Order: sequence, then structure tokens, then C-alpha cells
Amino acid sequence: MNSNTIALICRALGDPNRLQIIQMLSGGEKCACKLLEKFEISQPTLSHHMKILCDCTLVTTRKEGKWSHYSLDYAVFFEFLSFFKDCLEEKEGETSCH
Amino acid sequence: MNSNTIALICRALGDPNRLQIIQMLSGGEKCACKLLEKFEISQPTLSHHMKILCDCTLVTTRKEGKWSHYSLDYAVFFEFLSFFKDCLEEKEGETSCH
DNA sequence: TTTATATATTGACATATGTCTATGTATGTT
DNA sequence: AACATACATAGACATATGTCAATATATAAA
Repeated sequence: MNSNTIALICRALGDPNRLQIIQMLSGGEKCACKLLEKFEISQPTLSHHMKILCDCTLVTTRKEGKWSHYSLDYAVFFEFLSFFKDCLEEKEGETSCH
Repeated sequence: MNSNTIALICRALGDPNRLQIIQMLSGGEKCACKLLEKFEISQPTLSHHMKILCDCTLVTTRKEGKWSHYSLDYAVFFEFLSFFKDCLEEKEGETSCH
């Protein structure tokens, strides 16, 4: 996963509503109406947030009749975490300039 | 670490320049001038980015004479990762609404 | 004390973002 | 066919963000 995608995912997670959506999706697939219940935002605003979460590849949609079911892409989420875990392990101990 | 701080950190990491700064700091403490060399941004812009990284608690400053040395707060970084790792482990398998 | 260096702050500006209302598009129901 | 339901898209708007030039501040050097 390149750092551009990482930044995109971070940006997506940088909104409190979207962060909470991700937490809800971590418990399993949810449909839009279920998500909407939990927030004080309009339906179009939720739709907007879901688009951002899908665009960053962290969330996928499954259409079933009238309903849209959203779920976390655990593989992407895992890769996302790995990126930072690798960061933590790269303590090369370089010194500052002065 | 509350989800407000998590969102703040994500927001901070959501800018490509800041993400790269974090990667550089993962290799150890760096002073502002060293960081500035690597980017095509002005000195005030770097200063602005460093403020955002410090405000979200992920980075700390150490002043030494004229120089500002920045470093990752590994404890905060670790807590940040733990938050999401916990998310991944919370697969309760709830169903969607329909 | 004057000058140079490293960084921070201010103010401006163009663009991005989160939100809403209104409307469109499917799909299902009567 | 007409209507209802679930969601998406478009457009508007206020606020946030990333950037820079100009300036301020603090420290070191001459």
C-alpha cells in the first residue's frame, strides 16, 4: 500500500463521524439505514461520508434490493495498520543536525 | 485515548507532507532544518505542519539553542495503533438490518 | 551592539470539507 | 400504473485547510 493511499485513509478517518462509522463496521456489516439511526446527520450527509470511506478503499458496498450494506475491508485495514507498525520498528536512531 | 484524539491524529496524518514527516521521525529525532531540506515547502509552512503534529500529541519538541528538535511520541503512536487493532478484534458478527 | 541564523506568528488567499435542501434513481409494493 | 422506500447526486454555503510572503522572536556570533 503506497503512502498516498495511507494519507487518503487517514483523511477519511479524520472526521469524528466517519471514525465512529468505522468502529461500528468493525462489528460487522451494517446497512445505511442502521448507521443513519446512530447519527444526527442527514441521509445525504451520511451518503457523502460513506462515499469517502469507500473511495479510500477501507469500506466496501454490497447492494441488495433497495439496501446498501457496508462493511470494513479487513485486509485493507490490516495493511493500513502494518504501514504504521513498520514505522514504529524503523527506529534507526539517526541523530539530529546539531 | 479517546476517539476525539484519534480523529485529531488521523487528521494530522491525512496530509501527505505530514505523513512523510512522521515516517522521517520514526527513524529518530530530527531538527526542523533537516526536515525542511526534504520538502518543497516554505519554512513557515513546515512550522505550521509541525504545530499540527505537536497539537495532536503525536510529536514533541525539544528546544536547543536556535534549533527545534522534533521526535515521535512512541507511546502515543502505540496507543493510536492499539485503538485500531482493538477495532479489528471486535468482529462481533452483527447482521445488517434486512 | 550589530548582524546572522533558526524558527514561529500573522495575515492573505485559493481550495477543500462538512453540512444541508432539493431532486434524481432504483427497487419494491399496492 | 401509481406510490413508497432507500439511497445517491447536485448545488449552495459557511468553515477549515494548506500555502505563501512578510514580519516577529529568540539565540548565537562578530
